[in-house]
Amino acid sequence: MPAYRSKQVVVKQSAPSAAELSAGMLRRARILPREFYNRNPVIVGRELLGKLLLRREGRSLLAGRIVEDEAYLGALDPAAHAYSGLTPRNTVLFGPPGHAYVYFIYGNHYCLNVSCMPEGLGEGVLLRAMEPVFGLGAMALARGLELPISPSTAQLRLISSGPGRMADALGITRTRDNAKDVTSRRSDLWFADDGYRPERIAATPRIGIRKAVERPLRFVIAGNPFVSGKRVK
DNA sequence: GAGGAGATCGTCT
DNA sequence: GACGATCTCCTCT
Repeated sequence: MPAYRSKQVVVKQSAPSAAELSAGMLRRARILPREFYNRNPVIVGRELLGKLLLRREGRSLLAGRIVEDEAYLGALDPAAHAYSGLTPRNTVLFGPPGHAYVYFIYGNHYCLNVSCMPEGLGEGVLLRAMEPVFGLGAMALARGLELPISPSTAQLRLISSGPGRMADALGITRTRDNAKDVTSRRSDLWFADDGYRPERIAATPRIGIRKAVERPLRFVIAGNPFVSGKRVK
């Protein structure tokens, strides 16, 4: 597999607003190829920030811009699902890069990861938050929010600021999406590059874990209001 | 605004 | 049977 190189794109200093994005613009955004994911999850996690996560629901399109994620380093990382080795649940993490690993947590929520690195290493990136940019009404409805959704940042945060919220908004479930190839043009779930590059990225400790808590493997677009709130327990 | 606790069920031991 | 890469509601300050 060739090494991933970011293609020449027109770099946008500020993200286009939701009102500026059209379905056509989103469909034209370049789908991230498998070699993008065939790298260390620390690099993949940082470079996924600012990219688009898209979902096709019948004829309509849902989309958000990734603002927060976390790297999980397989056998080297006590906090990772793959740390204890291959199990029926985490099989996708040990498979080829660029596939969705979806798991169910706390009896309530699904979380979306994407597998990284060559097969067999169990590494991946957990998607934690996105800024909703297209299909806001449908995503708010999927989250059980009242319509019409207010355009205020405080209201929009309720759609997809948090891994469980994101999965709900996009209708992601283990049955529907686990093991899905997110690099395929035939997939209804994929990541794409529309040229936007975040100005500043920050690395912090990961959230909600008890092991390897000190490692700065959570990546956020610094100052972005759609990053999920950090809960101190 | 901060913090505690319940909800709820798949996965692993 | 215990635990968990979370969210929401409720109470307290």
